[in-house]
Amino acid sequence: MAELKSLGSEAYLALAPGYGPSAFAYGAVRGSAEGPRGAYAGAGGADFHAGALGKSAESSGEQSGDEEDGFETGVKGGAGFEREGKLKGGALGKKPKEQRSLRLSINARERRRMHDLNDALDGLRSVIPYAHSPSVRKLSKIATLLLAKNYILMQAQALEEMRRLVAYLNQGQALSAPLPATLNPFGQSPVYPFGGAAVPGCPEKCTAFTGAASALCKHCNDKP
DNA sequence: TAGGCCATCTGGTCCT
DNA sequence: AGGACCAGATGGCCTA
Repeated sequence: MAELKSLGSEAYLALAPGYGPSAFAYGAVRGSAEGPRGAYAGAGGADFHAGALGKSAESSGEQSGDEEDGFETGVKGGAGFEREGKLKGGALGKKPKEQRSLRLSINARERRRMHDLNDALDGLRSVIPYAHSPSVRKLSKIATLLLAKNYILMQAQALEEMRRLVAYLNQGQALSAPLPATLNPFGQSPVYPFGGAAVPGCPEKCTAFTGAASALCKHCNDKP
């Protein structure tokens, strides 16, 4: 996680409005004396705490077989029950066994599909950096997606920054050349290693190596 | 108790 | 026709 701090994780942390703070709140430690703790809010935002697997994770895959659908058993989620009232008058309630078993198989398929989706989300959670601690609630689905998106953007920025640093170290090798599209798929704006501030001693220092304004110095680049 | 998140069921639509 | 995908509806669980 050190790299996250060094790179500045604003973009990574900036979840969409409504999901940032709420996602933080959702990261509260359950039953902990530490009190509410932001899932991503700690240590200037670079300290990621994730959650313990909630009941949802456990319920995934615990479901009954295809023949024991919620419609029959009322397992999890009352849609089957509630709709049973509706359906009794028409749809499934009086449907022949054949259509009923068809409905059950469709339900099972949909359940499987959602489980696959959740597995994929778990896989995503496992590769985005946040604390995978049993004491903290896991990321919600929406927070996972937003966090992953920002993480990807941040990695793209880091890549460009590294490239520019390498060019800088090689002194004057295509410092101002734009990234090839293949290396900059996200169209990110330039990243300055000096954090957007003028290089101390700019412009003398900037021109010391290359004899021209440095592409690494925002101050130089901002000049008309 | 309200709100957030989730799993599930369901019907509709599109694709193969 | 069957499967995948989607969105709406519903109820359960958990936390503040």
